[in-house]
Amino acid sequence: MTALAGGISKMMRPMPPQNYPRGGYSLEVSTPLGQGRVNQLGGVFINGRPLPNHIRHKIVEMAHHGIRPCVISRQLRVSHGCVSKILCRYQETGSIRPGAIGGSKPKQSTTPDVEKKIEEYKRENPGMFSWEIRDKLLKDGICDRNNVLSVSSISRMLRCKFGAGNGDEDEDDDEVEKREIEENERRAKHSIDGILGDRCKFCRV
DNA sequence: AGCGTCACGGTTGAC
DNA sequence: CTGTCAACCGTGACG
Repeated sequence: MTALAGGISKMMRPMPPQNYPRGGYSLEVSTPLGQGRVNQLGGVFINGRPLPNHIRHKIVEMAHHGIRPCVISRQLRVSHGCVSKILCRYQETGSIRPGAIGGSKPKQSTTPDVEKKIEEYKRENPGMFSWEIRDKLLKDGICDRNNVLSVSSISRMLRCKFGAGNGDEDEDDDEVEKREIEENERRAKHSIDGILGDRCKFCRV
């Protein structure tokens, strides 16, 4: 399902006659960042950014109490499509967290095989430079010219693997989430949380 | 009326 | 350091 929602094939719709008002489809709300928007339900959101954690929590919590998605949507002022998506994902993964945004997949050459080889090189010769590793990958036929890792990728990998202390491995999911919430709070001043807070201060409807 | 789905404009972050 | 690009975001509209 996620696969579908994720959009393997975002096929052309039969008849989408420009539903979107170009250049901003919802009211803009003035914030220190100028990013906040107001949706049809009057809720504030930041286009392109995930809803704040506490809203997500609230959604699953309410659903847990048997409150219907449409009610949740209205009450939290979040579009029902979003409520549906979050609930759906929660059911599937058990997590309320948004997916990893941004970044790009490691190049296809970053296979476990290549990774192992690099580790091996480095173990055999800790003083080896990234460009030397790159050369050796080519020479040993691990990669070819088309898919060989860039020097900076290699050095990044080395930094991750050998550089910064490699202590804690499996972190408790709870722990991760807790830390995330903390971070969220710290960020709140510059995020939708802050905006929402601001908004509440000014217009308590 | 409620819900699933998806195009859209947007942001992010590894490369 | 900067640009590119593919991942994800929530909204809004359709069915």
